[in-house]
Amino acid sequence: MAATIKDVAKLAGTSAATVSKVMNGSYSISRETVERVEQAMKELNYHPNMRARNFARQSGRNVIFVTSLGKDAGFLNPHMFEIMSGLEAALSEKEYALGIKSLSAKEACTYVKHVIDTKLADGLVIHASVISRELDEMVEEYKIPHIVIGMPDFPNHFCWIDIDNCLAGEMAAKYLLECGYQSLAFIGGREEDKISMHRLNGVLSVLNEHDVLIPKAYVQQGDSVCDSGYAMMKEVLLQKEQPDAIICANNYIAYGCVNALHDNNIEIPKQMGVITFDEYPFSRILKPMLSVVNIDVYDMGFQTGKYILMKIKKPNLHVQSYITLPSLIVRDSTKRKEEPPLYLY
Amino acid sequence: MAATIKDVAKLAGTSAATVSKVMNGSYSISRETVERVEQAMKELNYHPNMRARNFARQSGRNVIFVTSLGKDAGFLNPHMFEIMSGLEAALSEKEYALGIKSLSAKEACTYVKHVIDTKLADGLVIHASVISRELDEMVEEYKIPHIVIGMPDFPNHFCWIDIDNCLAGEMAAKYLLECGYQSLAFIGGREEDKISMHRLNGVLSVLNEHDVLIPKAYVQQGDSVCDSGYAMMKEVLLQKEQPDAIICANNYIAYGCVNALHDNNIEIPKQMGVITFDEYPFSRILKPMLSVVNIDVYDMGFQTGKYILMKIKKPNLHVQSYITLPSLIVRDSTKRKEEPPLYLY
DNA sequence: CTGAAAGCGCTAACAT
DNA sequence: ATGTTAGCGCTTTCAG
Repeated sequence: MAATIKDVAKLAGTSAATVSKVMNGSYSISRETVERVEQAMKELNYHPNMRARNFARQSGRNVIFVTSLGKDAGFLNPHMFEIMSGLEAALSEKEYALGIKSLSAKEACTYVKHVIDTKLADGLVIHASVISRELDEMVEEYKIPHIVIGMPDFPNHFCWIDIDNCLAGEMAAKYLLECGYQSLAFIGGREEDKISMHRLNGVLSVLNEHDVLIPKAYVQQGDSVCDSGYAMMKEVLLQKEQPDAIICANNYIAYGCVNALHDNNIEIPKQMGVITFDEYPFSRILKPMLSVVNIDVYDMGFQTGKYILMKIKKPNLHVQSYITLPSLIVRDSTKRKEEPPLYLY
Repeated sequence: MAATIKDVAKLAGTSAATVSKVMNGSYSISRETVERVEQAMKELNYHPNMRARNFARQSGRNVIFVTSLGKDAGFLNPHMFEIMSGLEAALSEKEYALGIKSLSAKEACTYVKHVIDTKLADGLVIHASVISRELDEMVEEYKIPHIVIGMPDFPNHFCWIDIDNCLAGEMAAKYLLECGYQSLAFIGGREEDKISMHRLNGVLSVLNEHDVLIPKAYVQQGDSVCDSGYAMMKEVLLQKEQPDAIICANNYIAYGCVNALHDNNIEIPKQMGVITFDEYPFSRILKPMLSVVNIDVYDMGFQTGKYILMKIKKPNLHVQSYITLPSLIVRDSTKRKEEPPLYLY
């Protein structure tokens, strides 16, 4: 049987309480006893039993990340795991453990309450893919310590954080204008694709601000796949007047877009500038390598970790905000002038 | 304060022990009392405290997945997360929780022991990227319930499971021969790239078996990136005699290979068959879509979950094996004959 | 079929 | 600065 706190106390000629204090770094213990206790621990090869400790402390020092995984999740949604990695790092720093639970939105509601009721974890990080109005009510009613990753698309009480995709759109547009491109087109996802829409909004707001007109046909909407990007780009090229730069809502569309430009012998970046969002999976693989407005999802996860720890400490805290700033990465697809401007955001 | 087992007992007019038995489905409780107890639980909105339960039972019903994450892990290594998803699913089925811990190989050694000493978890799943000889010794000495994902490349006592990449190589080669291709080349990673080497070995064994000769220049080794794939393919094309089919060790190399073939106006699959391994990230995006020998990493994770649960129950169990079979997915890059054979493995 | 009682190993309030 | 004591909430033997 493994040694317990009592064994240590006995060997050190002291009480269990004192041993506990030593372990928890209490100041009111004399130098000597600390040494005696530590010596005893070493001799007995003592290790505190976390299950007992968690029980006594009424805290497990852990948080659970609730999301919807399933087959191919790793391939289809690497961002999720990037977030998870960041989250783990932040929690680890404060010696909190990270648990993972995969669920549907329907199941999530019951599960989240279960976690709190049964003290399975001190707090929850919930991916927006599993939230619902019901969950919102529950979380509100039972004051469940949580952070939602991703802005909910309905009125809610959640604490949530997200990336500012609108700002990312602004940055892309602003940068292209700075490069000297004069007429921009946007090829992106459909109305339901919130991320694409936010990026588009950012783009439009900049164009508006700079009094750059954008013909209807310069805003294309389609699926987020290569073929659709190809088709949308073709459509833009069909217009009488053509833009001199393209903003692609994501990497898949950008891939199709670049193919279409190649097939039409349009030179990037000279005849047409191309920019997209995110690094993944093609931006550095395509020829030319694509300039992007990148989003640091790892950092988003890290920040989330910080926040959930704060929430666990101070349950009243309320956040609803965009926390991670996009950043511009200039590559070869946007160098219009010989010397591209060193515009840093 | 939340209701405890005592409150339930009092309300149900029985003892805590009985309530406990009801919760744990003991057979020796009368129908009546069960109902009374359940009624009381409902009235009091009772939920068992897992921290107390874990403590009393001396088991946490959880396992920790130890691996090395860090920034861009989600993008660079989606397989890891695919495994994780499968693992979570298997554990979840048996109401076990999954924890995640990111560490370097150096830290892993200390950590793994710590987990067991302090009862942080019942078992560990360890990714091969963080194993070491030291860890092997430790795990052996302290009989730590574990499964390593990935075959260690040194003599060891670990319980490990892996994919059979050699078999995958065999399948690729066999299939190409079945298609009617007669001369195969392999472009892959360097000596250090074990996965590539295993695949190559599989290929060679089949060629050997079928008395197909393979010139030295038909086996190229380079980095696992697109450019290298391109260069290796070029090299092969430089030969006097050319193969009529190519096996690419992975998707990145395949991407470069396909580009090289395009640039040389070599038609796939007519003039040159192309096959690679894994679905990710390009196999379905390239033109033509690539035939692949796919590896179900999700399933590997799932199996791992099964095994670690068995190990927790029966610590003596020892596994060292390849558990997940590769499967052939036929697409457009290998249809040499009009009617390709329906060869199923 | 049920209940009393003795833990599980650690923490924390309160004395001293 | 240290020890005493009383839990934390559930499980599990064992006696009835």
